[in-house]
Amino acid sequence: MDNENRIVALIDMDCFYCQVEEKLNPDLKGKPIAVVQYNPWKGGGIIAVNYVARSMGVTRHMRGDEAKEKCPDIQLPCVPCFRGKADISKYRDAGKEVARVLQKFTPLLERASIDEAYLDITALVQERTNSINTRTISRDMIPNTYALGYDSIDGLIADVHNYSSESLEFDYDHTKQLLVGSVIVTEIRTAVFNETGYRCSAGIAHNKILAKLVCGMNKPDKQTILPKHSVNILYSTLSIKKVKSLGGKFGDTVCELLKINNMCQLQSFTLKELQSTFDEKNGLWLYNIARGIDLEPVQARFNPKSIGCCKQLRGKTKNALVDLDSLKKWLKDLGDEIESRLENDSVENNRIPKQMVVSFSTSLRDGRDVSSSRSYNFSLEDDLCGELFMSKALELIMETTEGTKMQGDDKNRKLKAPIKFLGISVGKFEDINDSKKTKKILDYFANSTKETTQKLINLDNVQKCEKQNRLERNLNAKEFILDKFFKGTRNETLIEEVNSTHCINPPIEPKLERNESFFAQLLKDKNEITETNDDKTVHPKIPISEVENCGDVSNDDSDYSVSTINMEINKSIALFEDSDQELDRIDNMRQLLNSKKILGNYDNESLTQDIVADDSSVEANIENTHIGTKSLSTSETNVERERSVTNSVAIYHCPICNKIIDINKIGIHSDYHIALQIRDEERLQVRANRIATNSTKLNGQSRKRYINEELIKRKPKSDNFFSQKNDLSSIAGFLVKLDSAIPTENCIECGKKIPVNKLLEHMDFHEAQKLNKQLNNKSNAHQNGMNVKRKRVSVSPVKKPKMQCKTIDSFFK
DNA sequence: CATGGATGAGTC
DNA sequence: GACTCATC
Repeated sequence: MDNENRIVALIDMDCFYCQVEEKLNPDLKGKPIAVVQYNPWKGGGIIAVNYVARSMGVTRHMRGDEAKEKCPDIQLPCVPCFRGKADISKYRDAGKEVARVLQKFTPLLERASIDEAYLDITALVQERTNSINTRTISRDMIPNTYALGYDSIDGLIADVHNYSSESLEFDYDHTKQLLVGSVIVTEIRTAVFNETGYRCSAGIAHNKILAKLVCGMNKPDKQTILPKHSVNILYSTLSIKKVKSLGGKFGDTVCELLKINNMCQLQSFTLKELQSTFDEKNGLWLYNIARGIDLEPVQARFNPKSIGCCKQLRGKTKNALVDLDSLKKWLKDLGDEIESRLENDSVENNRIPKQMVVSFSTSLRDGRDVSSSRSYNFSLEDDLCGELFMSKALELIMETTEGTKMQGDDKNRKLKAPIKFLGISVGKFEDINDSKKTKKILDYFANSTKETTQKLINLDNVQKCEKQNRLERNLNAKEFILDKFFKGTRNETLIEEVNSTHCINPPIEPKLERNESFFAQLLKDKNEITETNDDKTVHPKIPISEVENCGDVSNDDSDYSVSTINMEINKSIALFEDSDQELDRIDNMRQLLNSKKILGNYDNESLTQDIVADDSSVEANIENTHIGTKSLSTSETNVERERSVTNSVAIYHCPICNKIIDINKIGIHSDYHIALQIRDEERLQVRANRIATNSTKLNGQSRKRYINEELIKRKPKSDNFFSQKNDLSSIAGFLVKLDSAIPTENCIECGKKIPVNKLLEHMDFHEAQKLNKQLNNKSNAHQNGMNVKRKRVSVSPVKKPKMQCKTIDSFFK
């Protein structure tokens, strides 16, 4: 895609910390407030000011006391303190909440900070441009929208409405896209407000730098468009230092060497000049940005790449560290914080860090600071707890020469130089599946065969009260599934019995027939029902005792080895990484991939005939599963035509997560739930083991261990899965055997034979998988070559913008 | 004493 | 890998 013709939005929360405080304490609404941290000294440092307080002259960088002078009735909520430092986790969580809403619109979202995200909405704009007549866009569809270079948004709308392809002077097409983009961004901002209660502002332009530049021009709760032809209007008064990445030393150098300080002055230098003054890369970058071109792609990144915490140790109360004990104490606190944040992260993102970095700075006698850092790569055996972080960090610091050699005797050891800054961060994350987990699962399977066999003997009890027994016997999901499999081989009727005796909601197996999932296939095989037409090879049955010996035989349908099961679990989860958003995301991916809008109208009356006709038992389930149809709008692309074989898709309500699901996705969806369940139990187990081993490690010493409340709250979530009404039997339902007399076709992607009626869904799976891979392999594949095509150098508007030139700098503080 | 952390990216 | 820069 042409990097110059993207539509990029920067969403920025308005005085975010204040909004979070207001939401948490509605009494604050409408009052002047400023969020402070560390209030003991002069009322604390202000880090956010709401608009009421701003109007009274309160700004950041003030102390709380100052703010009180300017605005006596100002409220000063304080950032909580934990382990001796400001704890911003509630803002972090709120930021994530917002980002989740944004993510529903596009996976091409780059979180730039706790309260900012870039969205590449090019695909959404294209899709919308195709589906609506842009001339129908009116001002009431984009309230609070401003366009640079126009007195009001009406001017820009008029430009677009009067657009004709003969207008050569201007590329109105770009303007049109921005207008459509602003409609979408309005929808996005509305969704953010409706779903979180937070207000935000946005900048809409063709790239990140420009979107960022205009985002703050109208605030709060407003959005600003920067059309290409208005870039020079902006630049005419814009200080170089306002441009992202030119705000620091490099920006100073640019201004000094070129003897300029304004963006428009930058345009007078040739590429050669800039490249000889700076280096090739920076020269090109400056040359481009002077013309409003920024090729930097929006990276698909939701989660941070590193998690760290640090502490400045200056001032009266937090003196620079001079002795070993205080160093240990701070490292312990930092390590504990890392640990607790990692706990959350591992549950949410299924990953663990492979590296930690400890950094610190010491002050020399001449007053200068010297900073230093050391890294450590975790090994498989390392137990990622606060103690580990502390002890490793301490080791690393001790190994350095910078002022940490001990002086004095053992009792009163002093550091050679005072430490003024300490930080620990962890990064180089890896999927849990790839490392520790695989090993653990393999170990587990190797050891569990006996137990599992033993459990089979007690199956009768299991049926009576599955959940309770399961808890009592501490049967985890994996064993549960194994139980089901082997129960099947021994007594095929058991599953049916479970269904009929425990089902409150009817099972959904009829739908499974049209959608053979991996787990269903696995079950089917265990049942030795291999009537599937084209499966010439009879799958070798894998006795449980041999499970551990099964290698990874890929490309073989009959490979139900542990590694394949794990792979499938991971695939299922990877597809739906975020449990809250899974379906939205899939739908978004589909939309993105196919530029198709999925209309959200569920028409219960026009049930698709083929589905009802197919199996009479479905009919009986309709009430409970809410089957309806979801129509897909059609457009004229090729993909579209191929896909529009089915013009309507049946849906059902998943009893577990309550989401509406494409009936063709039940297999994948149920796999997802099972996989999620297995994963969660896995994690809880690992955690439980760790807590157990840790307490023994400490020789009974009483030790305050961090226990994450949220995790404990989360724990029932996995139990919920089974405890909800008949969910236990629903699982059996998921895994029920299938008889498919449906013809198959070879998938061009994987070569597998796929029943024709679920080929579309199968292809979706591949596409989603690819996209997912792409997104996660943020291989910064920008082609920032020298081959930058510049279409228009001069940008002078046809119509003189009627804007009275308030200096644009004044928009920036 | 007095924006303080957090984070990502670039450079050597 | 260590260190510096830049941003909010």
